[in-house]
Amino acid sequence: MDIIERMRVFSRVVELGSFSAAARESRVSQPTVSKSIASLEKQLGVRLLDRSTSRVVITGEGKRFYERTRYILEEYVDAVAEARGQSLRVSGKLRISAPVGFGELWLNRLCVDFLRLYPEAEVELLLTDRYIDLIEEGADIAVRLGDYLPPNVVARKIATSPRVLVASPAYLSREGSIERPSDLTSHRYLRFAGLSADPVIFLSRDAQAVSVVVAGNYSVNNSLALRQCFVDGIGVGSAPAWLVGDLVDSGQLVQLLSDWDMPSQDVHLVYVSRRLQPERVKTCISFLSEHIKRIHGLQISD
Amino acid sequence: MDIIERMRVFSRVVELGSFSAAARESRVSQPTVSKSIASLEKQLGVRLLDRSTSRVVITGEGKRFYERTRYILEEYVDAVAEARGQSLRVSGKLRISAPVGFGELWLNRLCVDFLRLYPEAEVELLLTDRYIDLIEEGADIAVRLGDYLPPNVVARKIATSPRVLVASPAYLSREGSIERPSDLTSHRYLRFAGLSADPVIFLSRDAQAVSVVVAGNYSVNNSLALRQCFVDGIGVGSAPAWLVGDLVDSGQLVQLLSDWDMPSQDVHLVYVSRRLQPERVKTCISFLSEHIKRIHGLQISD
DNA sequence: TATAGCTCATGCCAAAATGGAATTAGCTGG
DNA sequence: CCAGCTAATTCCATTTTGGCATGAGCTATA
Repeated sequence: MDIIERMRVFSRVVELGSFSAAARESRVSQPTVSKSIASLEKQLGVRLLDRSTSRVVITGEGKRFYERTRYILEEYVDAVAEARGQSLRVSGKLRISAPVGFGELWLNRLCVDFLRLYPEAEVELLLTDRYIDLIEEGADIAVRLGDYLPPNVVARKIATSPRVLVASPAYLSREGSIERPSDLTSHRYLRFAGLSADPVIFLSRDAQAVSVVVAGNYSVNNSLALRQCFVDGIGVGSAPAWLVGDLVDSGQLVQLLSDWDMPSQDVHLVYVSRRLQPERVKTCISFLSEHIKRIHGLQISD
Repeated sequence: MDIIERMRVFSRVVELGSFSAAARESRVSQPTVSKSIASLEKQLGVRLLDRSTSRVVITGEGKRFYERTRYILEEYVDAVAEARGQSLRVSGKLRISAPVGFGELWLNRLCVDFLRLYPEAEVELLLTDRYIDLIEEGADIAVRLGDYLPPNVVARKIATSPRVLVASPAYLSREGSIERPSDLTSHRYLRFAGLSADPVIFLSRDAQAVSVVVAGNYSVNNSLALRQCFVDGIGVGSAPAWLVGDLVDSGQLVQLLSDWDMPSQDVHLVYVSRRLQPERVKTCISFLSEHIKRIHGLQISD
């Protein structure tokens, strides 16, 4: 068995946690798998898997080697596909990471559009608001909102989303309208949970800048839930235009203090720079950066 | 022969331009090489090399496959080395690209220092002022000065170099001293060739900003040559502090209008983001970013 | 606690592949 | 036009490969 083949089998063993399962899947006998792993270990001089007849546990070295192995296999598949002239067809798996709310509201449908355009592709959309996950987790592309960008990756700014103050018409007629920044202090201010707990918002107009201390007793770490709260007239609050822009347009929400600006939020496409980016990743990056610009409420950047 | 082995042989054939040379080098017979290539081509369904008995020419597909092949082989070597526990020793080749002048004056000795620290490493320092070359050429790390950064790579700002106006004492006593920005207009202004041909320089002091039109009949696209011109009293001019800072300190040059500032130049370390950066690249990046900060005339950033 | 059912390792053997020597065939430059 | 390269091909001994049968060990269940 080829080294490449052995590495493939090894990675399947790691993923399935079993020699025989990997053997069945790869349509070889179990002893063959056994010998493959043994030969890999012999070549490396390191034990990759601790196996105690009925349990397979990966060792530290094994885990590390598995990471690299997966990467090499991907590269190899790409190289072969390209040489065969199959890479023009955008095929293969594509892992995209994005914030939950942005994903639910926009990226989800964009991915579907992408797949309609490139049916041979395979997309795995991973929605999470965690900050640590970034590209190291194995994603090919990530959408990031705001300033805190992961280090050691390429970040391409593709748009800016203004932040707007909104409330529902019902809420306003019930609780009173908001004409000046200082009016905000006496309202119930809804916020996204988990970010700065600082109850201060900043507004600017021309050379004028004010900060207002706001108060509220509800926050939620889910954008769509926050959006729903605004619609339901629970309170007033700020949100990026991509989250509430359509509601303002349809009249379900009212934009407040529209002559004032709030700090806006940048939209970045983040990805690993590879010398030889697979075709599907290149295509997807340009597709997304093109289409995200068209999202309602975003201002085109560049 | 292994696929990995076949790929290695293929890459050697490409590099040496000959089946038999690659065979000799790899200590296998020429027919073996012949068969390896044939089998690769059969597997890929593509002709990689056009061979007419006494000449080997690489095809377009072959070239592309060679690129990927080299990359995969590197990854493979790294993976094996790491599994063997040899990657802690920072070994393997490291290609570093930098502007000519900066390289001659600083990076060269930094690389030597790096090698003293990690004798198993192998460094290839590529000095060029071309703008196109970037990382795609196969460099692992590049030093970039100024704002124009290549796209699709990680750029880490590690320092800022103030730009200073200088001239030699001899020049000044001969041609007259410079007390105000406007004095510059009547002097011979030396400049780096190839950049903006615009004969205007910008100076600022507190909230004050002035632009001065300067004149001169000599420019050179080599930093060290420019540096020498200043020392030789050929004229006055501006240069980043890393280029002339030591000369100002030693009194060979005089800094002019030191209460005015010029637009400074950022120093970036540029590299490809890889999910699994080889140890030597990681180590070198942190070594360089640490030591470049110490270069005379640079201001620490971050 | 005994046993059934799973796990992975090993020895053996037939079949397949590999790789080298010798040879053939084809350019190329003096 | 021939000497001296080049790569392709054929053939064969050798090695490698991978499956089968088997053995040994863990685990869960009755």
